[in-house]
Amino acid sequence: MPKISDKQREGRRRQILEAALACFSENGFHQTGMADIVKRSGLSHGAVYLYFASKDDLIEALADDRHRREAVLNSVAQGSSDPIDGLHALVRVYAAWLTDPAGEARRRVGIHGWAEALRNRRVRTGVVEGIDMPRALIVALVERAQHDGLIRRDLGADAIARTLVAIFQGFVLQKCWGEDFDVEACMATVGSVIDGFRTARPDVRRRTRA
Amino acid sequence: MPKISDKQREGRRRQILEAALACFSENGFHQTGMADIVKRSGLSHGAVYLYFASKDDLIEALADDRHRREAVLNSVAQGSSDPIDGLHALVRVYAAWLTDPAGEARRRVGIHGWAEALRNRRVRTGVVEGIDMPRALIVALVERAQHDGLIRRDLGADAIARTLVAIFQGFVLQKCWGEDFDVEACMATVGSVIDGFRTARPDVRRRTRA
Amino acid sequence: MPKISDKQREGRRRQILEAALACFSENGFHQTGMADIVKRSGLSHGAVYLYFASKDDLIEALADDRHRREAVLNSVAQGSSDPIDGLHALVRVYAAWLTDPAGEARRRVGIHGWAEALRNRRVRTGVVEGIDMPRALIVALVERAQHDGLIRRDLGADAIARTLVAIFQGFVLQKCWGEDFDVEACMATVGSVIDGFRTARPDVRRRTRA
Amino acid sequence: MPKISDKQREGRRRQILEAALACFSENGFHQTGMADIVKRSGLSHGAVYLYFASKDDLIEALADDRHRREAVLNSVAQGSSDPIDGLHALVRVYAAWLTDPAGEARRRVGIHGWAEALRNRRVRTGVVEGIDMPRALIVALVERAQHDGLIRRDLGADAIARTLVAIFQGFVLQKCWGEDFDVEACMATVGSVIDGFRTARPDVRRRTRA
DNA sequence: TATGAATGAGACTTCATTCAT
DNA sequence: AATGAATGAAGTCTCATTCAT
Repeated sequence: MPKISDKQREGRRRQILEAALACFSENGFHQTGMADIVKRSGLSHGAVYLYFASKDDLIEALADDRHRREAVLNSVAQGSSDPIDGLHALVRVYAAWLTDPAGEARRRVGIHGWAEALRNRRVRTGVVEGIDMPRALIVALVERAQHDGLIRRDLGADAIARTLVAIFQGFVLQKCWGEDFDVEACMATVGSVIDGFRTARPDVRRRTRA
Repeated sequence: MPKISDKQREGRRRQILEAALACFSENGFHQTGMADIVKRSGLSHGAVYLYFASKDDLIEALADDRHRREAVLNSVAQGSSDPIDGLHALVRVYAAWLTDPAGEARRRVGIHGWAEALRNRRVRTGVVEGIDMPRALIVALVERAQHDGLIRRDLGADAIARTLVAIFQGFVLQKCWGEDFDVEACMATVGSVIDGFRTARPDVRRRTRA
Repeated sequence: MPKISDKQREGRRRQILEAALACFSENGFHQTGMADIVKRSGLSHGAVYLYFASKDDLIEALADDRHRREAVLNSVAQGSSDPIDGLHALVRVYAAWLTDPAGEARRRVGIHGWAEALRNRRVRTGVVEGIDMPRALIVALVERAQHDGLIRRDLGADAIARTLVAIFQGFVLQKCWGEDFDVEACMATVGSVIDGFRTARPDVRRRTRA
Repeated sequence: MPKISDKQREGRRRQILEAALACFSENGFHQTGMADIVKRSGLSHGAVYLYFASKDDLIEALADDRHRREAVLNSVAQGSSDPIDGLHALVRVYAAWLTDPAGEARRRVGIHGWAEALRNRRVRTGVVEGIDMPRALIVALVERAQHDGLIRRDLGADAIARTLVAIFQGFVLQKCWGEDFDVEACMATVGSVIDGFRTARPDVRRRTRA
């Protein structure tokens, strides 16, 4: 087989990454053997190592999948002019991601990545960067809102951002463990949390998330 | 075979658990070898297996971290009569737990446990139960507050509880990864979130977090 | 099995080293698998790694077996007062070592070590040190002889030593390859080489190798 | 499939052999991968296998180093009429070969071949034949010298030949390992060794090494 | 009770060789 | 003739657990 096209190469990579994603999602990084991934990918041991230098390489490639996050944020970047609407939009986007059944494996692998981030610097960097992205977006929105007098100024924009991010992290955990996580209700609560950050004005309540 | 006293027995157990906690905290469950724990505990392989049937046994004993729940709940059991004060008290207790440097290892192991919970039913049960306890407490407080007209009735008590729990889960993650997690500011935000759940009344702002 | 005695420990080590010696002798370092050594030693994989950290460790332990050399030299250290007799004694000792059928494996492994020394610094150090020992002895003898006027002063003592050492290295090679290496005849020649280094005196011939 | 000329074919072969020589010289036969050779040769895996059936084929082609023998023998073929002069000439030729920096890789690969000869019959045959050639030449010279009364008759011609060959084998080893091998001094010693084989005559000293 | 040497299945990875293109 | 992606057996090494002492 002579030189493969970039497209084919990328296809193989994806094939392996998908197999790894499925395996890691089910058993975690360290309880998954390369043999599992090899079998699931339908390729041979050697072929897998042709595309990824090591199991760690595979872990890092998956733990830090920036792609998803970028996609998510891009869909919000074109957001509404009102910063608070922007926050609500962000919540909707994440809610959709949280609900998507196809993303279950990714969410589970994400959690494994959170643990792995504690002892693997490369993974941690990826994870933290992945979280800094939405955090920065939220900070920007909040600061704009504060500047416009829409959000209380006695709360740090960064703390608000971290809190919102934390909520989603916790939701991912609860959703992945539990069978009875009511996404709808929780999202309504998050909307209310956002509105709770507003400055106290008579017209506040009118805006409460549709 | 001189039988040892229950007290000694319990001491040995703790000795092993502490060693395991330290190891797991540093390297995760599956990257820690029994040999590491044995060495750190100062005992022998045989001795460790005398107290714990297997490595999984050890993992389960630690992942399901009864300590935190009990400490937290005990501290709040003496709760104030006002349910919203109760919520704020809960936040303070968690904030203290989150800040305690001695609890760092426990927090880290907790995160590893969250990942492990995805594939180990026993661990998951422990983790979920550990979370259901404060959640139930919050639900009770919120329902009482809603009954008293202090908290909006259009939000589910369970969703509120899950949201508050999620916030703390996310904070644990962010604190354990990051060097620049500002606990104070974030706690202020959580207080504000709780107040945001209040019914809209002119006197709301007065109550904001002690 | 509680703590093993030093004697037993040493026995196990020897057991493994002997198995390794046999395997390496037959197939060389890199064509011998740990499985071969494990099987031949009668122990388990794990047990072998309990005594040697790695295959390289094993290679180094064998490639540089200083013991043998020391033993050889000790038997000559108590040598005759006449330095030239000392050289002849050395030749006899090496001749005996070269002939000893029990040493065949060692000689073969030695040759593998010579090749390995080209790319493994640790092995090289061991090999070179092992050769420096007899070389230094020869240099000492030759210098004494030169001082006493028994050996020509126009030849470097070091060059003479290297030449004699080289002869033995070459003999080991030829003996291990060939089926028709006549040790006796070659040793007689070496004796004559030594005598050839003498100063030209009428009585020279009388001394020729007992 | 455009057939290529024999010239091109031979060029390719040499290209591969040179790459292999460099690799083997650095890392030995078994620590060198085909991939190393392929990369160094600038060709592809397939191409290499078009010229050599296997890695062993390559090893055999190099271990059995015909070059040296031929070069050496050709240089001496024009030998002087005096057999002892012939021996000295031989020494000079080998000394030159030993000193030639361009031959370093060949010498190193030669040593690897000596080890390989212990377990690979084909390689052994090549190596032994390679040594038998100069040995036979020396035997012929010595026998002629003995017949002419120039060399002592109590020493076997074959033993003398083996001894001289051994010296050079040892020198190759010592040179390849060491940084401080004094070729000049050692060669002087070899010359003296040859002269030491002479029959005892008053004029011996006059002849010492041209 | 306690020890720690021993086990052996299984982990990750490499690499000589092939063959579709 | 030439390519290089793919194969898969085999390599080295680890580690949870056991059991003779």
